[in-house]
Amino acid sequence: MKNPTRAFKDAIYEQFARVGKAISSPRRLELLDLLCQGPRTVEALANESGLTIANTSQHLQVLRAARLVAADKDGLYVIYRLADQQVCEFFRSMRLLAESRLAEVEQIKNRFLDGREGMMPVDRTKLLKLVREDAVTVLDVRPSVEFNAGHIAGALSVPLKELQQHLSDLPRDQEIVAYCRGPYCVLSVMAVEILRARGFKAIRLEEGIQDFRALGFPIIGNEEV
Amino acid sequence: MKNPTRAFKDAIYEQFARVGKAISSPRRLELLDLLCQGPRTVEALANESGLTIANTSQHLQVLRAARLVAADKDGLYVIYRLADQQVCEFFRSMRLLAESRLAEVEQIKNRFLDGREGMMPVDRTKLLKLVREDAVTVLDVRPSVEFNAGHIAGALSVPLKELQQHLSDLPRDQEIVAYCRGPYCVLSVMAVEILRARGFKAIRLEEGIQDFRALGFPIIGNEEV
DNA sequence: ATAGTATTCAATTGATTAATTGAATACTAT
DNA sequence: ATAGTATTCAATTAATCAATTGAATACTAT
Repeated sequence: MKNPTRAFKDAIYEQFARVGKAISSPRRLELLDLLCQGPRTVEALANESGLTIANTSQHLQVLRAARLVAADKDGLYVIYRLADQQVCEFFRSMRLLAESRLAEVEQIKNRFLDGREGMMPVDRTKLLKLVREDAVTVLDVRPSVEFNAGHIAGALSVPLKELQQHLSDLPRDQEIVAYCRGPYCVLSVMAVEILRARGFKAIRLEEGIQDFRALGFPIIGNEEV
Repeated sequence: MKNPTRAFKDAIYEQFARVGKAISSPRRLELLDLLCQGPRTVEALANESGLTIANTSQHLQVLRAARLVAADKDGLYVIYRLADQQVCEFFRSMRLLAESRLAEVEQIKNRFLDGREGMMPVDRTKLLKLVREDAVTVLDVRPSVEFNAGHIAGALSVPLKELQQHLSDLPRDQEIVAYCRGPYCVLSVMAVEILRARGFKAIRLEEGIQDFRALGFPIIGNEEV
């Protein structure tokens, strides 16, 4: 017969484990990461993550059961969003912990990205300072739906897919800093490669919108998750 | 044939999921919570958590594989500790998220603790101020090994098991504030009940040592996890 | 060398989880 | 009312996970 204190603790940790179980799947982590950039339909999430629509829906049900995401109906479409900004912050703290504790993270990054011109070393502190001071042109190369959800104040939206068409809009006499979803998104790597090939002075910042938010940058957008 | 970007993302989220899998078990969460209070042997962890020694060891192997805990040999004994202070912070952010997102947490707390005299409502902000100003007697009622690992500067160590023997040491003219491992530990609930039954002016603070650390209280001890 | 103690390992069993597939449901346009 | 589209549900299968049990390993005291 379990004593009441033991029963209490078992019940409490069972609840905490609901959060752990929700993020124990790489698939659900990717869905959360995408939702950190802004709300999305099931179909859009399936496309971005490479999952089937049914599988995506099932993982979203798990995240919803753990109360990490919420859903709204918009006609035929269901729009999923993070339940709270705190979920983004938690995701970010999990990522930072994984980065600092698991050497494999850096190894994988190096294996897939090392040597790419968009990845050359930058003076991150100086670059962040230049961004804060509006001393550079800041490009957000994510899809515009993510830009609209939230972006650095002053950033221009030039989704990677539209970059070729917008080259003439960009300054050649000022440094261009491109960002996307975060350190493990290659949109800005590719953008910088394209820009540099065309003679622009372009550099990548690996921070994503949630990192900028945590660093105190003013974020503008229609989604206060 | 998976494209390289897809393979990269799959590999990265697989790494992140290692953290999620590690904390998907209520048993491992309790072990982490205990280790947040200070290093412990397998046997001590098994005793506190109600698990068998073999089961405890297996869960510790999982946590070690995720690089969240580290082990040192001390003769016959293996001492487990958290691998980094950041693991504590992550654990705490998971707990705060669960508290804010899962109504069941509050419900369980109420079901097991509601009505107990050690749980009466307190003006938490005022109490924290009084603690900070040394205007109250602060009791740490955890086992002394946990007190030694880290405690609020100025706190007295009176483990619950030894409280009866130390009553004569305690002031009757000053308010006594007792704390233990955190909101889901009942050591301080019981301590306050005993103290009040003996005429002391005692109140419980539900914060644990990691909450105090996050709130900026000076922490003294021999364990800088 | 041996007995005792602490811890880990390995195999087994039962439970849980993830992906797939096809059906069901909900909504819209006609 | 019907067809099309988006999403969810349910059943199935395979993989993973958790607890148990007994054996193995590591260390200490004698």
